Amino acid sequence: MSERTLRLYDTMTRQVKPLELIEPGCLRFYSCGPTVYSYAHIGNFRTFLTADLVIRTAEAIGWTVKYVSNITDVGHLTQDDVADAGGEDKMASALKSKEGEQFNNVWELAEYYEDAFREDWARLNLREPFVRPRATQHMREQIVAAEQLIEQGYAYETPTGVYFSVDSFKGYGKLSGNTQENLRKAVREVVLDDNKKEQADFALWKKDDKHLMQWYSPFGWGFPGWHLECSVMARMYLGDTLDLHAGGEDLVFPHHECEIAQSEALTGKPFSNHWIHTRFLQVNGEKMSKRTGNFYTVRSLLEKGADPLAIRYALISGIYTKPLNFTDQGLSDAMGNIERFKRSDAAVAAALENGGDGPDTIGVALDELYEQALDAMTNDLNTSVALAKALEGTRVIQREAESLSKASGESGKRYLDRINALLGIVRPEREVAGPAVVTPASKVDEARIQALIDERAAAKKAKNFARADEIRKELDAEGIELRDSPEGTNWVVKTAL
RNA sequence: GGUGCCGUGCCCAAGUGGCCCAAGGGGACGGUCUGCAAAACCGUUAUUCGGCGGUUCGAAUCCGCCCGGCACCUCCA
Repeated sequence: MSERTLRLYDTMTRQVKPLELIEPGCLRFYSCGPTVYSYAHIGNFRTFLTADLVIRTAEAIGWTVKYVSNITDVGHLTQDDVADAGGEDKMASALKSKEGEQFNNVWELAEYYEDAFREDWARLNLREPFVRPRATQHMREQIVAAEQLIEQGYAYETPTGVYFSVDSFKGYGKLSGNTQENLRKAVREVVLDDNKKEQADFALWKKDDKHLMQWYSPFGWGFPGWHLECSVMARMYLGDTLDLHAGGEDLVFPHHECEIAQSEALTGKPFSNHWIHTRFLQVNGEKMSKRTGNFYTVRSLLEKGADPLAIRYALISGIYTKPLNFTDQGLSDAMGNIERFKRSDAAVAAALENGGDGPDTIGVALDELYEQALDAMTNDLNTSVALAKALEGTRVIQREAESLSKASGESGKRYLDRINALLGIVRPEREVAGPAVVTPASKVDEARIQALIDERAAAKKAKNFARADEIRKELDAEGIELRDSPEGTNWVVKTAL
């Protein structure tokens, strides 16, 4: 298995190619994180899940992963066509919105949404980065980088800020195809800013002594440009050249293009040897937006009764290089599949506890399926095939669920453990701290349900099936489904999904 | 105008030159099991891959044109 490699589509060369590591066996990986001005939505999480699957697959083939994902808490502006002339910071804008009224200042707002983000992250079984740097904690490094770029002739200062001169870096446009030449041909009307030499020049530092978040620099009070943080933090924690850099498809241009320009101008070395970008998530066939009411966050789905693992499953059910359509039906399908993994997990646990001495009848088949799933993942993260193989394994287990030997139970456990490590869909991996989200399940009266179940059991024993069915029907109307088994009656909260 | 992507069964979605008369999930239908229900398991459900032409011994996969959809071109994951 150490012979395996991880093949991924590279945005720069536009082909699928193996990840080549600078340091054998150690993947240096940077993934752009969220701007914490609101709750992250499920589209954000599709991108973060792509990074998570890279990490899991890399670990499964025996690599260690140095993974860094940042928190953007300053400098990301709302409208960049006028940004360099004075667009508003996303954080400041959020503070003024209705949701922002509960916060005393932008710092509190950032902290609140960062905490919420970390909770959602943990609920979806995403691997933790070894460091999650914040832009605001790396001011010094960003200021130094801007100064160095000026010294080296790649940037210049004006009365409004420090700008990177796109013409000074000949590789500009190599990632996105948006070379200066192509940009000049764009028909789009842009607001000209007399403070810059070229329209495409982007800000490394914005001078602004009225800004809600400002720092002192040799250029005066102000704040750093959005692109600079990633260049600086990636270099600081992972070195001059990364093995892999990831993000959403919208980041190809301008964000990553600008990162490349800054970093390579600064170091004279390639910034990243491989680039992956996750295509956008559509919701019910449309672009997700607050306006059309199809804007889903992790917590809004939990409140509707979704299992966080099902959200994860639905978001990784399609391959990251293609747009994925997230639908209510898809989430509901995912709920059913997650149930299958959980039932298999329970069957295996039962076999380990009470299984007989018979031979292991499923180990060979399960090992084969795991290998196929891993192969699929190493082939450009083919999650659709990997999930198909993973599900086949549950069928192998369920087929013999009533009669699994202890030895089979051990094989089953090993299989589910490995599938969970690879795909993260069998069980929650971490306790989630923080305020509980109110779900349908947290609102039911458990004692009353148990009383009705007991009554029904008595009725069944007395062959009073009419009363037993009545109770089933009554609870069903309240959204509670009863499930009889040899061990007794369980219940689950039915969801509206 | 520039750059890139996609169109596979009722729905979601793999497959990108022969192993494909096309995975897997959902749905539907039939069966086993069950007081009922659920779950589980078994079986059936695309001679066909947006349309038309072409290349090839061979095409869902390559090429051309057309139709339809999407993304980016300084808000966005």
